Amino acid sequence: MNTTDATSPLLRRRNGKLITDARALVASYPAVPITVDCVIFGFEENELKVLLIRSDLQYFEGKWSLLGDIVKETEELEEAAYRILLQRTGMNDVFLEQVKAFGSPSRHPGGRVITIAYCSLLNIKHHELKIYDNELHWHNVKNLNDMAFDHKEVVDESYNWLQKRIQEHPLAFNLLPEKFSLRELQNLYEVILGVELDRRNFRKKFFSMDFLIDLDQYEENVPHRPGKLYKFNFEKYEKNKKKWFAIDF
Amino acid sequence: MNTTDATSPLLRRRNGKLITDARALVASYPAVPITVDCVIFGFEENELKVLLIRSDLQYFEGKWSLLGDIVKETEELEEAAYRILLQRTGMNDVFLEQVKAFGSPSRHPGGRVITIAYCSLLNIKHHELKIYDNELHWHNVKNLNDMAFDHKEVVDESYNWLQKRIQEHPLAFNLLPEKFSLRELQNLYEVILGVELDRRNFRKKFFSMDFLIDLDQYEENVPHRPGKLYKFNFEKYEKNKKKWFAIDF
DNA sequence: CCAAAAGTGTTGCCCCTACACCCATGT
DNA sequence: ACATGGGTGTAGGGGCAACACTTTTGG
Repeated sequence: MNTTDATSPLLRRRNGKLITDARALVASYPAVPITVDCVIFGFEENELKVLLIRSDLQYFEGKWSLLGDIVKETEELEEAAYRILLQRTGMNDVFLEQVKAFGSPSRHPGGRVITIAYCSLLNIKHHELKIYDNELHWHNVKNLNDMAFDHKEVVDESYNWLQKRIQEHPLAFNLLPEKFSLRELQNLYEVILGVELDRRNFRKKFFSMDFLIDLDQYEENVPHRPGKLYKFNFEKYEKNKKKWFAIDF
Repeated sequence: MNTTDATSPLLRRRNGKLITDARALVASYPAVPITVDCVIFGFEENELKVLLIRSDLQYFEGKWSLLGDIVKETEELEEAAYRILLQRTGMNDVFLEQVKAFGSPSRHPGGRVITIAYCSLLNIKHHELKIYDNELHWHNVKNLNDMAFDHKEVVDESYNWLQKRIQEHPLAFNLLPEKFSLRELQNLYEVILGVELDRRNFRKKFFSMDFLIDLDQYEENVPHRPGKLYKFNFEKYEKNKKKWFAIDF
């Protein structure tokens, strides 16, 4: 089978000739608007929440949308994501990582727009929202439907991504206050993973990892015996990161 | 998106106006050419290899480049990746998965081009290359340098991605012939992960997973006792996929 | 004193690791 | 016969799961 396709500039051999005018080549390419969408997760009242606004588009009237924006011409993708976070939450020191690119030709009613989804984790309490335009607020991840664009799919993939990542890396601490009780930590894992965990085993697990700093402080204003407060030792973790290996499927 | 008005009252709808002309909105956005780059891995002579061509650009004269192409206007991203694979290898039934988007404004000398990297795994022997334009051939992953664009970074990230994935999912079988010996399987894991594994434990591990079908056939033309041949039971694996859970970092 | 959640140990099991010898084939 | 890799079993240890009672605080 001859699969040569003379119309593909990058695949076609130029009879031994190299392309000298790279700028003209790129200018000849079809171009598409690129956005970044932020899936901003928070944890509050024992629920995993995601930050959404009402869509601006009449086409999606009443539907919820992720926070996103066009990537500026001279901007790194990640830079664009940080910009969106800063504009909406006033924060620039939050966890952020790329999840996936979504590029279905029909995902935007105004024509093709490709978006790169970023996942961000932050502590709702410590980051009061600055701007409430378009009914910006937190939604329980479990109760999402009727979202604009393909944003339901984006959230679902980001949630799957998160479930996997928090088992391999200490991301979960980004969702908690600096000082937290073991109960809060366990609730977080239980809610995100959708499982129930044994309290004693959970404690043993985390204490044996030895990345929790005992603050010798206790919860206050709780209607029961107060729990001890801890913080996560990021420095120690960074030094001792294990290179894990285990074939398991 | 106007996000500068920090004094907005709670839950205010932005001027109450919805955008009616989505097409005009999208047309007003800056646009960027989008490519897909395929990191095609193969396994041969006990080496993990990646399929590369010489760059067409004079700017990168002599440097090696991934196989990539512009995403066509009505094409899914994944569809573009499959098209590239088909053009170059004649194959359309290969493993393919998105790895990451790369969008640094300066990654292409001709102006901004954003690329989505896809990772593909195939068996070199069973897929003879059809087109050798631009010196298309297989390179040992260990000996890459001086690649065009940011392709070294793309390959590195894809390789990290692969190392992680083959420990969680049976991807490795895509790199082997349908019938393989346990030694070949072990070599593959050892090379990709860069570790040495105990032969007995490796066998126990895979036999206990019970996803290998014993073909009652043996290697031929080997200068030693021939090993048994197996194939992977994809159907059984799909049915029994485990939902793994283990906090571990 | 009651409610509610904190805190704490032990046991069994399974899986992983480490390790050495004989077997089948080609030359 | 020899060289080469194929094939096999066992013992010990570590980590995970299962499991119940006492303690501390607030109301």
